[in-house]
Amino acid sequence: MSLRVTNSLSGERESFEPADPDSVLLYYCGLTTSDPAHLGHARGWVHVDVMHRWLEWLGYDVRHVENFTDINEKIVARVGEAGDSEAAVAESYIGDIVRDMRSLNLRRAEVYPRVSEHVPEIIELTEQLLEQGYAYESNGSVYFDVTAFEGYGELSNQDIGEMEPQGTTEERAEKRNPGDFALWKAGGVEPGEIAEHRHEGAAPAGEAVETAETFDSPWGEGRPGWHIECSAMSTTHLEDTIDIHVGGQDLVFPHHENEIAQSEAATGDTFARYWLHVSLLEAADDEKMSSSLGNFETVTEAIERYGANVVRTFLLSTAYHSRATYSEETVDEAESRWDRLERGHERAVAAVDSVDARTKVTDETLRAAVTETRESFEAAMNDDFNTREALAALLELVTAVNTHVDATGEYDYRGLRAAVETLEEFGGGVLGLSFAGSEPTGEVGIADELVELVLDVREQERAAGNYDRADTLRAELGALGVEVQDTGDGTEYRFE
RNA sequence: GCCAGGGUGGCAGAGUCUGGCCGAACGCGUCCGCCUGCAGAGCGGAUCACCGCCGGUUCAAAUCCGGCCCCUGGCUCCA
Repeated sequence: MSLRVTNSLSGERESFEPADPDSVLLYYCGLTTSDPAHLGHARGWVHVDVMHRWLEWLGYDVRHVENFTDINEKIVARVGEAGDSEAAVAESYIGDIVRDMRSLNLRRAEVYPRVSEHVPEIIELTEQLLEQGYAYESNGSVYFDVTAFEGYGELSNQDIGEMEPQGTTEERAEKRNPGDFALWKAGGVEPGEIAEHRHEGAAPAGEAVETAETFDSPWGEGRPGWHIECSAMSTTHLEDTIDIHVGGQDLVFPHHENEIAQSEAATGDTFARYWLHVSLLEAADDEKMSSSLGNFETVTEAIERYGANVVRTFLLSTAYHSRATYSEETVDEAESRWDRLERGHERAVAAVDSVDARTKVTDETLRAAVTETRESFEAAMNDDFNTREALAALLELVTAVNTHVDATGEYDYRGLRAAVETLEEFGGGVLGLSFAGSEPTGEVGIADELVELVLDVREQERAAGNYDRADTLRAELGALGVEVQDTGDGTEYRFE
């Protein structure tokens, strides 16, 4: 079975075949480093991460590049908050963002290029477009002429004729067509350009814009346009033609449309063979979460509240191309799903490593469930990275494990081992969830010994019929994060 | 207005491309049973969907076709 993906270019699910059968060139439009990352960003990240992991599982060598936009008016607007210059603000947020990425257990990209490091490549590409007649200079700025590129609007189905003129009066005067966009902007940043992005308490706009970076160019001092950076950086670090370009749904127009125009005009080749768009996360009140609305929960806060596994489970509980709703309820549900998965894994590990795991015990139902799970997981992932279905497959295996462990006093060693490996390979390796104990520390904690000591005392109280005291001990352990359960085989506990 | 994506149980959300295994997955919720001193976890069962509306094609439609209604997002800050 092979991978199929929904390609925004055609709007259809197509079978995926990279240009080079052994490797996949993947580019993801990363963040503008002007705010902390929020859950919406995490949604994109986690799905791209799982795509990356699944492509590797399929045997491809994945070359994943993801940029940081560190030259942008919105960053200038934050001067005085997170740093005292555009560069300092960007660096401060890059630091936070990378920390969030690690917390989310994201696999590292091959490289995280920054715009500020790629101005020479941007200028080179702009010059090339000028020479080829796709761009024109106007008062020290350079614009892309959308009428010169035949395929303009194909990704988003926009009609050039329908576009309303945008931008400042000055900018409009400089453009030949309303849809033309800047490749290079003359000068620095004007106070008026950052006005709408400023927070209370930021540095005065006049001072902030003084710190904005400007660069020499053949057209004078200026700053790169937003769209050109991704074209320049993906070509620099990957190839003229890449296999998969992923980005948020909100970037389809104009950003991705413009990337295609710039890159394809310059190289004459297809820019990206498959465009995958991650749908936006919406808050329960039906508003999408975004930096501009300020109604986000940051990644840092979410991880603090729920933990990375719950956040990942939540984000993966909806396929990347479907809308997702963020609310207390949907996160709670994710928490239950993860809990069930984790407990299932724990039980399977405990059973397979127990003295009751036997060579000659065979539970056909369990073994069939493993096979079935492996098949459905693979089918789900190959079906346009359907992570929700993939998760469902793992949860079905958990039921089989629980049934097996509940039903028999002697365990099917081989069956349980296959179950554990499947959970770790798919849930851990592919979905990026971290099962406790899957990485042994080699330490027997004193915590275990203390808990067992308390449980011994509690057992004596129970035997004596002092249930109030026993329950108090259980409650107090619970408050410390130790969950106590009495089962038919005695008392068990786990750290939450 | 133009473009894109949706409308499936109490919630959330797969399935629609490739019509039949959908008597609609997984999970949450509610109820009952087993287990249990109690609780929890687990297991089993039940509850809960005429799949937005109307019409058509077909032996067969959530799935294909036509029309309509409604929702969300994008239309140059956005993942």
